[in-house]
Amino acid sequence: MGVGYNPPPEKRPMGTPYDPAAIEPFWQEWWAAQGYARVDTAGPKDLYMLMMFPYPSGDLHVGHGRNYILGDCLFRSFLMQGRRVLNPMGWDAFGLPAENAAIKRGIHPREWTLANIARMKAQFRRWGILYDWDKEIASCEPVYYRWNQWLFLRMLREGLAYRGQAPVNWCSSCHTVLANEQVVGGSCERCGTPVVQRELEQWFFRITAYAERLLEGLDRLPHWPEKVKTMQRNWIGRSEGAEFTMQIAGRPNLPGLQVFTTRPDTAFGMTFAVVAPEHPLVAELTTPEQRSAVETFCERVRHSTEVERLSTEGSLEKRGVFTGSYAVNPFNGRNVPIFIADYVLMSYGTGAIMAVPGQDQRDWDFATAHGLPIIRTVQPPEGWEGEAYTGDGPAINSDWLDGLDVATAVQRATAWLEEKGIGRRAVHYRLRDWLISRQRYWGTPIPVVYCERDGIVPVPEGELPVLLPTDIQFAGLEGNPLAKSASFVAARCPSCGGAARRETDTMDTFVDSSWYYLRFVNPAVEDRMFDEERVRRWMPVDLYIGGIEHAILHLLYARFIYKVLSDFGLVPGDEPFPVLFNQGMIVARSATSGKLEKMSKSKGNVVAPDELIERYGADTERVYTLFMGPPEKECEWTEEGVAGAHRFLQRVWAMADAVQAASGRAGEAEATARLEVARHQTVKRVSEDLARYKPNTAIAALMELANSIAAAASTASGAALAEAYETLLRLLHPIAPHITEELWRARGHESSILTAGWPSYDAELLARQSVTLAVQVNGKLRATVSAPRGTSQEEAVNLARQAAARWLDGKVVVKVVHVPDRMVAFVVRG
RNA sequence: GCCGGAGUGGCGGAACGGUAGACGCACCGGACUUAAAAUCCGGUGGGCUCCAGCCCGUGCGGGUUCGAAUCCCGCCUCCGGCACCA
Repeated sequence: MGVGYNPPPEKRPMGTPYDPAAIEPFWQEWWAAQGYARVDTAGPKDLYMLMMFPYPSGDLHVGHGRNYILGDCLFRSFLMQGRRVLNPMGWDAFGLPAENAAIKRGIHPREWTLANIARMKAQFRRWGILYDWDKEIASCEPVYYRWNQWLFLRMLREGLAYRGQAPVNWCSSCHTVLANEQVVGGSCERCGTPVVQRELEQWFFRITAYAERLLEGLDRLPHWPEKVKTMQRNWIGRSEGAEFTMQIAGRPNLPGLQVFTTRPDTAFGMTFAVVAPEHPLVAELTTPEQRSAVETFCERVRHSTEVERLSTEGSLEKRGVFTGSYAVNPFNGRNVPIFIADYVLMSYGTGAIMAVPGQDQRDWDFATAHGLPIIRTVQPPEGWEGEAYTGDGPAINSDWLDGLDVATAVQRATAWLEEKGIGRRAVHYRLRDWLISRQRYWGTPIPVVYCERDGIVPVPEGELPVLLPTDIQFAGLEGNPLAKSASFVAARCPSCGGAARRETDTMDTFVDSSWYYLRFVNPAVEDRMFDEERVRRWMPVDLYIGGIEHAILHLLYARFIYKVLSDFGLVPGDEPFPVLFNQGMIVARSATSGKLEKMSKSKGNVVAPDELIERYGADTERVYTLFMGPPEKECEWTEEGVAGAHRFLQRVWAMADAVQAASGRAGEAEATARLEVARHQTVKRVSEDLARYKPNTAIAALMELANSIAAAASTASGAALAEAYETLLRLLHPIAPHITEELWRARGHESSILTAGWPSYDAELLARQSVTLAVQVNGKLRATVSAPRGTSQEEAVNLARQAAARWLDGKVVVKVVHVPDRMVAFVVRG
């Protein structure tokens, strides 16, 4: 026994009621004192499991519990199976809410964050969740964020971080720019404010350089949900095609217009070309007669929001204007008018397209709206009544491509462009570089200074970390408080020693979470980003559990940074999380809409764990959370369900007395044997169900065992009852840890049930049991017969013949199917 | 529009192509109780019949198979993601 061991009463008096409040805190303290979750990462690796580290918002509801309860259930079962498991927890501690709280209530973000961490830690403990707290990390600590800065500098050196001018997403409510991934439907992911485009100079990570590898890596992740992989594939958005340059008619001095298309086969059908309003050639292409129309149009586009620009009305109208210039289609030498239209985006491809209305609906719409000709270059199928035709078919109106199918024509056209030296095969991605600058205080300072003489100068590694200043006033402030801290902004140029201005932007907090899992193996390490030697042994994470909301954001960034670190030679392999499990949301009926929705205060459907634990205990919450449905599915929280879970635990509790009372009884042989079989079967089922992440069916099996024990309480032998009951307790422990510890102790065991080992089952005993065979006649179930497992076909068919005699008499049996130990099927005629 | 996922009793949900509805909730009946709650025991897909049985049932329509909730084709509905990406 460890230090501080404080034993519970040796034996509960008979009939003691189940009072979770009286037992749960004791065990929580005891587990912590015993350090069951502690693992020495200096030793060899066995298993590394991880739940996505949370943002310490402070408010936890039962919906949040799902992730952690599932993780703890698996963790405890691993421990009982004798595995050495690294199961750490930390805090994604930088972020906007802390700063907003500071502005609103005058508390420093750090204080607010640390208080929330303390609250959440206490909540985990009340849930009976075990972590190796020796490994705890918080991303807001200099010892952590210093390495964000180090990573940034290293990436800057390798050309993977850069400062660039680009139209970026600006949220006027959060007063900061956002990454593309943080804009949902044209609005800020966090606050819902419509995002506006601003042309700003910002810091980027060159994630696009890894687009192909991020895509390819997905194929090597068989244990990721298909859904997440699909979402990432769509987000990266690879498209293959060709790029080529068109001369501008009568303007030999101009560089030519470069376009990207996935359908070079349709080039003979080009009837116009389109450039984006932001295209650098716009001014050159615009003829004097068209100047005022073009300027008016571009001005209008500049002032429209993302939402307006992408609105459906726009897509019907196809807003655009003629430049006055013509491009020469290299395929047939014809001149086509060049338009400016807002349906072409500067940020994709070359910002210019060849328009083929016959094969592209957007071009069709534009052509129709502007009275431009339409030439089909792929023969649509007979009876085609649609507009643009995008399917396969023989090429027409295309000179030397005529008659070829699309794939072949694409090949041929691309080859032709390459031969002529006017174009080449090209791949473009939808993925944009990751904008990491944020104009906020509570994040990692970007470690550069701006010097009048030397320009952008990185802070030398030896001067890291660039610390967040603490003397900051938040109240009544708008914008980035760092920019208003004179002492922070004033810096010396590391290069020339002259006066310089410090960068005041901080990093997107997704930088923090893209590598935190590497730090857990040795969180104290100070002179390196992480302990490479241990990381080499403990990575990858064998099981990563978290919500689907991070399908793109966190999981894409983390994969990217891991590949970068892999290229730096710092981590093994190139995928950090080979196994991913996404738990579903817990929803509840909203008080305002009446619909099932995610729990939130504004919807009045939040169930607070504290009240629930007070009333029923943490074990009840755990049982219900794990029982309500398969963990990957969305499930509805209901009060009745909670009561049912509690009833089950109460039954298990009350059963202790009956089992005790039967001690020493010889019992009836048949009832005893039946109970034994039930016990072995349950061990098998629960072990298998937990292994495939199905605690819901594992609990169903445990309920059945409890029912079997209750049914045999006055008939089976005392020894068999005790064995069955203790097995029930051990199998139930990962699900309901407190009650099982208490009952285990009450049965006289001195050490924790966590150390009692995982029960095993006798496969041979189960194999000896008789099975029920279904008897079908012409596919309909007509009888069942009981037979020993492994009964021969001949014998099984004989038994089945007798049982189904009624349906076989006077008929001719044409065919007999026998599935061993399952069923016999007769096919009859007449 | 494109890409995923899902449609099973009154409800949450179980079912390697082989007894559909495990387990739980809710409901009904019974026991205990002066009574109620709690607890315990039993019942519970629909229909026809009745104590044996029969028919119909997994969103809809087809198909494969001795046999389909499960596999294939075509629809419908819901949920999620992406959406003028050339």
